[in-house]
Amino acid sequence: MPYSQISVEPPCRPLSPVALRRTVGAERSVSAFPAKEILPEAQTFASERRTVVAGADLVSEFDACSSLFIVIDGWFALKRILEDGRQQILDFVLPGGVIGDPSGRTRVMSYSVTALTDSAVAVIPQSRLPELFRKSPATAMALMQSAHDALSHAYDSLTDVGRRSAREAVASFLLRMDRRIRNAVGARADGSVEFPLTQENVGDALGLTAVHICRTLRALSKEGVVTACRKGLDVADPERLADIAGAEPDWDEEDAPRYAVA
Amino acid sequence: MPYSQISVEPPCRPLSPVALRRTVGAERSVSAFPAKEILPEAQTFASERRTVVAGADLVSEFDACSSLFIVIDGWFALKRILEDGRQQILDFVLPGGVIGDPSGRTRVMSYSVTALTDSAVAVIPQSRLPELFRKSPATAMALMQSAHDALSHAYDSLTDVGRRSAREAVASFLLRMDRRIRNAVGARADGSVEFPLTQENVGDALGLTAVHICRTLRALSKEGVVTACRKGLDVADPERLADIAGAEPDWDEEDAPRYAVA
DNA sequence: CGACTACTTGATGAATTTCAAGCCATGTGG
DNA sequence: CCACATGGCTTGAAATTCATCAAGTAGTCG
Repeated sequence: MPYSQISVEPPCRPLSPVALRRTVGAERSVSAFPAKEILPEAQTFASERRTVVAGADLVSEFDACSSLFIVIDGWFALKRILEDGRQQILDFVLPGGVIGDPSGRTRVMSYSVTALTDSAVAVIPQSRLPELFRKSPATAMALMQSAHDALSHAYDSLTDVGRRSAREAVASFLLRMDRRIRNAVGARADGSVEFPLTQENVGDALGLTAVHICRTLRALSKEGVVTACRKGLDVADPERLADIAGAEPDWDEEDAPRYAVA
Repeated sequence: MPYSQISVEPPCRPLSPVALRRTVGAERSVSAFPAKEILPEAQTFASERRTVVAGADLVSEFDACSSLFIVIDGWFALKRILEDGRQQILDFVLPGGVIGDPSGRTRVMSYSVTALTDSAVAVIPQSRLPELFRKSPATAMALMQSAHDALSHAYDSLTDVGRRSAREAVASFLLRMDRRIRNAVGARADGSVEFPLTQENVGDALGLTAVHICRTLRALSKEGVVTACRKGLDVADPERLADIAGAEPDWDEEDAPRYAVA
């Protein structure tokens, strides 16, 4: 049963039929064509391989950039920084992911690309894109799909940030990341996945403060739903996490919904 | 001087050099290749023309969709609806814009596409995409650029929703929309542009309530910066609007920063 | 004229930020 | 091997932004 019927009351607006179906936890946003499969093909067109140490920028906002990058190893964050220091992470890029504009326009970057871990990328000059499109339509198609996946991630984030509470947003975010990480690099022996993000990173992705991420994460882990720190991400109760992400008004645990003192 | 140096104090985190430059009001996100130019070319591959009345869905979330649409006339909103009725508008599509997945995967839609005005679209079956790509590389390129523009819009919105206050977000949003509308359909005789969005639409795009949009809009119009209602959008003071969007700590008007009584 | 939709305004309260402090692990140089 | 710095995490209390609830106005359309 892909989308079970759930009936809830509409506190804000009348519900359209579609609103009654599940919006979180479904497999809609998963790439049917894992980005990592384009690696071997596309690397044929790479001009060089570049390594980036954790914390360094591969490209900075306002730089002109005439390359496309394919992540071989490591994690990146695309982020925008406001004048007063606030920052918004637009997306994370995992191994196999693509960075840059595959439509081939050399343009000023509207975000910086920061390595979260020591990383390596293949560099494809945009000048070789026409050739790539001619010689390997499959790769071209993969690039377009990867661009469309990026759009899906952005829409997912926008929904989390705009219309979900902190608790819901964190749950939804961890669920999405868990899926993406499994797709990109697979799970570890104990079932958990690598997760090199700090609480500040998560906050910057969700438009929340690191302090509030901490409290929310603490609550979720105390309920035995999920644990997430730089050691790794471990979704103990996927069903319940999806429930929370969807919007879960009532509780079957003993804890109160507020952040109780230990 | 494309990006003037501005010095402000860092209330949250130390500033990187890039953070000192302007992030709002720059022309970065404007398509160098206005989407409306792809219309004549692409329509050659259309199988039909479809009209949609205001309020109706062109496609609904969870529908399978095997077409690409090019908007001939009218406005659309891409939106996601949560189980309890909350909704998030992901993007608006103006005349000349493209709706659907140009990578050609027939997939379940992850959002609905609602007409905000009486509208008309050209329908291109995804089955004809391979042919289109072969016969008209220019159109294919335009489709990809339009996809990339959509990503830019999503990233802009994400930054507004995640890291800007309501006041800043509304200012930034109106600035962006003004640019997009001028590009897509041009300005009216008096310098204003058409703007068929309700305050609820704006709220759903920015993750705020219609009530709060009302107050914010009211404040901005009382300051003589901008007026926006369904009659039209009129940016009276673009510079100041950009300042507000960027983050503007102090005031040169007599009004207090709170919503003063009339 | 009544119904409807979009907009307006005020009062109250809740979710989240901000400020402040402290903890724990890890690394590093004397 | 200790002293000390650093980065990431944790917790509390106060302040603020924004949502919610409630009511009312103006314009439009039948």
